[in-house]
Amino acid sequence: MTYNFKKIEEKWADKWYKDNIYRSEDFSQKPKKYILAEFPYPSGAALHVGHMMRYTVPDMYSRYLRMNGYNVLFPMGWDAFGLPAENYAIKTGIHPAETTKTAIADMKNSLIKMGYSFDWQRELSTIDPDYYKWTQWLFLKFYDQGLAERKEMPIWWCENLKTVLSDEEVLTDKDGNKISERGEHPVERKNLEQWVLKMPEYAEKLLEGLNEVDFPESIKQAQINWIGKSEGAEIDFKVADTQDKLTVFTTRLDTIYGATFLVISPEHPLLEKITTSEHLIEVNEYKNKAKQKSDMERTELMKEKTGVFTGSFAVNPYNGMKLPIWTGEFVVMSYGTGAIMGVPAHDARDYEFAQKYELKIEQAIESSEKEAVIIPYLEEGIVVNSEDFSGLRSDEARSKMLEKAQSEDFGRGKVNYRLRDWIFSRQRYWGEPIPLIYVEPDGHIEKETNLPLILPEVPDYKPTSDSVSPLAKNQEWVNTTSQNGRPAKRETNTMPNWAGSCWYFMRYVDPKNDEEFADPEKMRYWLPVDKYFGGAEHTTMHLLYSRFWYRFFYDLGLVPTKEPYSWRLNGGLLLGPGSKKMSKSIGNVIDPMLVADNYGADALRMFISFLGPYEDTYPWNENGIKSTWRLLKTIEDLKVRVSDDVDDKNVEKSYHRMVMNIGDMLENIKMNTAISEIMIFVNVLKKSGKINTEIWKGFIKVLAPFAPFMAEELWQEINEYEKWNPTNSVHLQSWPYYDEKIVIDETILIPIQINGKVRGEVQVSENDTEELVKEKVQQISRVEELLKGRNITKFLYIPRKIISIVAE
RNA sequence: GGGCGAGUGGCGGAAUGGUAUACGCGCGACACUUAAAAUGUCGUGUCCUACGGAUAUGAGGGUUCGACUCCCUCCUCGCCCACCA
Repeated sequence: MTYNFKKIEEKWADKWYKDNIYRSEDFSQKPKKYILAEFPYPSGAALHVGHMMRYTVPDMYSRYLRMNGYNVLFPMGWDAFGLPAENYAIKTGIHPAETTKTAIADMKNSLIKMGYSFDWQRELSTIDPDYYKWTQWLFLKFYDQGLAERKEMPIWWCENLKTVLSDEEVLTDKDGNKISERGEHPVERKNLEQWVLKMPEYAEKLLEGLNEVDFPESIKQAQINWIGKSEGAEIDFKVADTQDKLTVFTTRLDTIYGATFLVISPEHPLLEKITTSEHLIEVNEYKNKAKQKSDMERTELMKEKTGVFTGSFAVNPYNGMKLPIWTGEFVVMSYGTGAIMGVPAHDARDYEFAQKYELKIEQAIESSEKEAVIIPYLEEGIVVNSEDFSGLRSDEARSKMLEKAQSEDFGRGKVNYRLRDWIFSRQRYWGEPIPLIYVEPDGHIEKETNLPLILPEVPDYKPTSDSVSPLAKNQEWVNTTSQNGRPAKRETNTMPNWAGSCWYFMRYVDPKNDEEFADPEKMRYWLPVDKYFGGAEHTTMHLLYSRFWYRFFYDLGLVPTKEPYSWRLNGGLLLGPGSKKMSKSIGNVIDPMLVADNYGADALRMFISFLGPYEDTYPWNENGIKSTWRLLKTIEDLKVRVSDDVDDKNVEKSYHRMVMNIGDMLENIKMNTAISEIMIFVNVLKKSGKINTEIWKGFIKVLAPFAPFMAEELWQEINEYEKWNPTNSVHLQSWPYYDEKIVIDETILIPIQINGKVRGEVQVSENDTEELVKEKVQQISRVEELLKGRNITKFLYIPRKIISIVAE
């Protein structure tokens, strides 16, 4: 018999879609579960087989929950603004509105073909004006609260993409080069005025929020590191013989008596002022050289530290010591105050610098163990050579020293974050227009009140080199009037491609609402997201950005909870043949639709989830899919053996065990072992004769989340339904029961260990006493033989597990 | 340099204190076939004197009747961050 998956898969995909059998119901009496998988961005590239793994596992889980009586929200949509789509449009010369439309239709088709149980009534697209109306509206909330601002600052510019990028969108490649996350193009620093969202103001709340969510430790740590909280103090050093002061940030205030020099960044605003005339040439030369170097060169690993003396001195406010002020490019303006105190005795980098330029090294900390220390000594310990502070532990010294700084007004406690303002404007066409206008003549900013502010259809949407948005060319659109009828110009930058995805999970709750971004009651019912599946690459981007938005909305009373996602799992990658990342240039991209054509969507679904845990990375292997294809064919062949009057205790027991185990594994998102349980049960069926109808029906229901098409076909057949009726779909049936009593044997074979080695087995019953078991064990001839002439010092019987004998 | 994670057959992996290697791939033998494919059956960590035994989860040590699992030291790999003061 051949397994004609094509016919059945097309038939059922069509029927399920038309009747939208997976719809979720607002305010249902059933308990809710919100299962979310990151939505794709429809550019020119079709979904590849890696996407399918990321959707298949959540789909199986959603199906399982639905069969267990939950009201499941499992939605899908399109993250359609942004660079990939726009670049594809530029490449093909077709307008992005057109290319995304085609791509969406294409992707949707693929997802339906794969049998994913999305509630398509809630489909949304970030480029739909009814959607981005609210993206703009929510942005204006940030503006109202002073969290969206125009700022001039050094930021990342990508010449290839012709736009600025946020810190999160810039990655470091293997050679230490800074590259764009999209397209991996080189990026450079530029001083530009841009819209930013002041995310650092939420640093503390974003950290706290991690305590109440169930994320893997690796994700929490990655976000914690990215936020980069560091507690310390800012100390003002007077520049000797002037009114100027230099402020340094330090986390080791306890070492300040060991400071022997100061280093400021070459970009420091005071550098020019404090440089003395005899050092001016040297400093300027150094400064210019630093300027020309790319960021990569400046931050190259293990690079030797360089610097030049400015000729000025700073006064240590604690002991009045005069410290030479240097400038050095290893001090960056973008962190702390752009100035550091050099404590060579207790900092490895300062030590290296002091060695090189023969600066003084003075010890201020000694080991609390009273042992000799090797300089540089980086640990905390006991403060020495520090006047009144000597003898204190490092932590005590820090608080006492800080008290002094505060009371004498030369310093203050300070918490620094690595997290930067989120650069929120892009010089690109394909994004949400920022709904703000500059009113003439003074250019003051007003909000656009008439939302959505539609992205105009322009013929020339190509990016320009002069860091101006292509929208600026469209004078008709740019020129507008203020609320008072005064002439005004629109902001022409657009939002970054992350904007739409910051709140899409809120919109799924109420996707058609045109009064509000979502009904608060519906949000209270559905939110937070119970399980969020996505990609590791979004840990410090989308996942952090959307937590930030949501937390801000919580503070405004717009959303019901502090955190948007209660649980998160990052999916791994599916590598192409040859264990390389699938890419068009290598030519190892596996097209899932082609695979589905050859083996069926069911076989593909089962294979990619059988590979191993969701979060791991695997190479594609063509032979693997043949195995799940074979499995499905075997299952289909078994149906002729189904009969009403069969009673096979062995099969029954395997069946109950399978139902129990698979339920357990699905709850723990372990699809790979769940599928192996199916294989084990099918192997049992293969070896037995006729199959009891009720067991067969139960098995089909268990199969349903994994191979939804075949399960539906078999279900309709065994129940002899002549006409399709959605309520009869196997996917709307309830998960089968299992009887634990049948699973657990009354008598079981348990191993016997002698001195830690397994030497035999014994049949014991549930109610056997330890005495009886001991007797039984000693009657086994092999055991008897091994124990002959030896003294049993210990006899251990762990019911259901093992017997352990220790003999001398 | 810091953080997180991982190291188990030829390969993907299973087992979170109780018979290590489930399940699958691959490989081998046999059956069916003119033959091949497909399918089926059996076998498949390594070593040995082989119906038995020894040995094995990156290396070494510890805790335990018993350790892939817990603890300590080290090695290797992956991911994230990084002249961050």
